[in-house]
Amino acid sequence: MTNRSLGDLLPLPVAQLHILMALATGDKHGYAIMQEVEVLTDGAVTMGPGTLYGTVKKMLNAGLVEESDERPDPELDDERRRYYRITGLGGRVLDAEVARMEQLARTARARQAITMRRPGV
Amino acid sequence: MTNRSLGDLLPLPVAQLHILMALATGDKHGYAIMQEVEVLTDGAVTMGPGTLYGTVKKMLNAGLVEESDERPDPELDDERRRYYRITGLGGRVLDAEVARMEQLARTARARQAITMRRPGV
DNA sequence: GACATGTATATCGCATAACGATATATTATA
DNA sequence: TATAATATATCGTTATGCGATATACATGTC
Repeated sequence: MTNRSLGDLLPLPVAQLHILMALATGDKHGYAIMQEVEVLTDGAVTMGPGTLYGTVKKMLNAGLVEESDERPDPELDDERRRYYRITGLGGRVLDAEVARMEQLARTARARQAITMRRPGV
Repeated sequence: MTNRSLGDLLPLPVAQLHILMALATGDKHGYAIMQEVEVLTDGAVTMGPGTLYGTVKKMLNAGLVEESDERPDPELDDERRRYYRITGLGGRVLDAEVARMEQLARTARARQAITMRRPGV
């Protein structure tokens, strides 16, 4: 469990990024994560159970998320649910991944401008 | 070859995005693409030959890049090289992928702000 | 009450993606 | 004349993504 540099985990697989983003607004159970991913990608990404539960398992193992004991009022709760929470490491990885995407987007924008100036394209 | 919506190809695998970006500044041969990817990711990503040639083959097949006949002056050239060029479709996909990353980054920034306001994190 | 839809978790297996290792051969440099 | 760099390519393995499937309870509606 040596604390290697965050960059080693980047670029982060998209599914993991989406899950971290879904948990950034608060703890959620699996099914809620799936719904949230659809919302935050504006309907462009529909995450199925195969991707969700498999990816969450990997992320638990990597220490990016952890299971939470805290549950809502029993009246609003559903016993079947398992709640997940983003860890400190998960937050730092999310930060770094967003920064990476922004930097790459800036670089791409500059390169696309050059491409558009070339004739015949 | 029906012109389906670009969104179907998104999110684009990172390796493909890096290759499109490397070609956005002009035609390049395989080895030059590998070097360019290292530069444009600020040394963070080192693309090996396994990833490069395998991914380029897929992208040729998908019509994102094409092989170019144009070669530099024979004195500067190396006969072994195979040059690649970004296609019109490749350019549109690059555009769409960059826009997707920017949008996701904006959403993530908003969510991270909320996360940081929560106590105990 | 019966039936459909929605909620919720989980695994299986396939397809795609990523990548290290390896191979081969040429070109440039020390 | 070594040896490092250039250049392309395949192989095999692991990682990732995802549809299909299974199970079960909750909710709504006819």
